[in-house]
Amino acid sequence: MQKDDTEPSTHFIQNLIEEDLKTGKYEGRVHTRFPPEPNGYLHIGHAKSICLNFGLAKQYAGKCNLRFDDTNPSKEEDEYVKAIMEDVRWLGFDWEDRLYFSSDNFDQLYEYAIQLIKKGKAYVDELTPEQMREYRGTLTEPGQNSPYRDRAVEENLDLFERMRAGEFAEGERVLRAKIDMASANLKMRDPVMYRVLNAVHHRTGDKWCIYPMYDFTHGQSDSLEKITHSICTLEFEDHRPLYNWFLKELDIYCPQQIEFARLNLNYTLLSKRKLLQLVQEKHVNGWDDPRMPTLSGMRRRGYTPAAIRDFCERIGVAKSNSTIDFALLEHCVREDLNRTAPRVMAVVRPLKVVLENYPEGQVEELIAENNPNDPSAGSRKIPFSRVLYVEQDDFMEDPPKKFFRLGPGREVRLKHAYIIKCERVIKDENTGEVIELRCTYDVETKSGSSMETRKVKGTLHWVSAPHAQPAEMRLYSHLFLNENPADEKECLSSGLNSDSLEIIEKGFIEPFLQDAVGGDRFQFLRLGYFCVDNVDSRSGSPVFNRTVTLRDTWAKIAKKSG
RNA sequence: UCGGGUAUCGUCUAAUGGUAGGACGCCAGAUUCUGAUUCUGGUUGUCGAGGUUCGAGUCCUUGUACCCGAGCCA
Repeated sequence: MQKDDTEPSTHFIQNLIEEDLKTGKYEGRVHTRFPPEPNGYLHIGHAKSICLNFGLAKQYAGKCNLRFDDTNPSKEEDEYVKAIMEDVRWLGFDWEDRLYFSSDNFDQLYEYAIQLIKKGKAYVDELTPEQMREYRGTLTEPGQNSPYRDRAVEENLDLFERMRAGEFAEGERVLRAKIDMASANLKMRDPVMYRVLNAVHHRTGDKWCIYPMYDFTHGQSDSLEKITHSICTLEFEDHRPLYNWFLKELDIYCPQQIEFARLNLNYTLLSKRKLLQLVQEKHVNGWDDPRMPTLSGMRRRGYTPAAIRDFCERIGVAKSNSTIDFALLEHCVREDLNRTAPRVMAVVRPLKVVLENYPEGQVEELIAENNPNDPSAGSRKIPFSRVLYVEQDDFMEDPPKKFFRLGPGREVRLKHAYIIKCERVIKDENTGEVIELRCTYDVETKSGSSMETRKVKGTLHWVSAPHAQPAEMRLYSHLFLNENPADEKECLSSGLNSDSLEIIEKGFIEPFLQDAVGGDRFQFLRLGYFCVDNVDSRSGSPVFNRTVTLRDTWAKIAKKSG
């Protein structure tokens, strides 16, 4: 149905919130939270959740907390906490003074557990993990009660206190909720609330040797923070009745949980576990490898926060599982970078060109606009001389008709400079490889001059050989060959694209670029968008990461005609 | 097989009983000193079968497919 106005449509969570606002369900409050576990780096899938939670808060004049769900000391590290905070900020969001840790609630959670024991709603079990699995039943068969299920309250209290005191080894005792071993929802079959873990916690140190389970923590943490809309992914749908059970038995504030489908992206792995594996097995160079879908990797690759936010906006929010086309992400960066990135010239695979009729030793300074779509971006000077480099791909010895570039006897314009004509081709005597083009230039065709009369079909980028600076360039493409790498039965590495990183050790850049610093973004004319690497660049010798290529119609044509 | 979810262009996503719309992709054309950008136009869809209704993507019945769930992970 087309609306008369161009009012953007709302997704189901916005609809729910607006309904709540209308009925005054939470006194008009909207309070969300982004609750990562600090056991890995944030990726583009988390960006969806961050944009959703912080975005909703902003849209409805509410608040959004950052909370670390750190209930498993054996997997969590401070390094991740720092990285996550940096990534959320980089994405453009601010939790102000609302930084929380579930571990800050450990004392309160312990009290909650005691309350449930006293109500006869929790008990200490001593079934082994294997036994517990057997007692749990299956998807189609009910479970059986543990023989320890009906201990007296006093005994449970005593045992739980002794768990806390460190009297039991890991696995010997757990605290379980007493709910219903026959429930069709397995999450309700007396779930574990506390387990013994002799691990040092990144925040509480060795204060505890028992730790609450996520399921006994998350809902209460939301409750304590007075979250109104607790947004999470689909797989937690089955947990909702359990959270509500805890909250009800504890008689505390109850937020509303809403589940949405997590992001899937083709050619991309979005599982922290598998990303960790890529890092550990050294298939990539760390969490911030520019091929990684992590926010730190994408940042290093040259993606902008605005592009990622725009992407998250465009993919929508729904409950059906779906896979977004990577092309949409690329569209979003290109759109942002097209607006903002200065145009410069660089050659990736140099082919020497000598202009035979250009005076030896002469150098001209040409004026080049920095962004044709944005006059306010200004212009710069680029040197032009008798010897140049152009792109190897821009020459063909026996070109098809539609090839608008250089070939024997053909003419092209050099961007911001002159029209040149290819007169002779020089080849390596042994290999037959084309190593140099001898050309002539037409002095009357200088860009911007009034003499400019002729037009040619093709325009090439170039650099002046004596002025060019060598620079390392890294050309990235998909890490995986398979559209859905998660399907890969074999180990991760079997689906890896061996060409996902091509290192150009010696490309050439125009002089202007040698002072570029880490994080600077440019459009290399006709090649793509590049970002100066933050890690490996040194003063005066920047390393360039290719963020994304330009759309390439010629590549399509060339591919089609074989 | 039990419980919980989900099905709309190639891919996402709108339409809350009243003309199935948008975005990306793709195709064609215009402009272009980037085969970029920009601009025009085009392409294609309601999971199946019944039913209710003047009218169904939407309601009812029924079937099918897919996802999640048996960690002392989150």
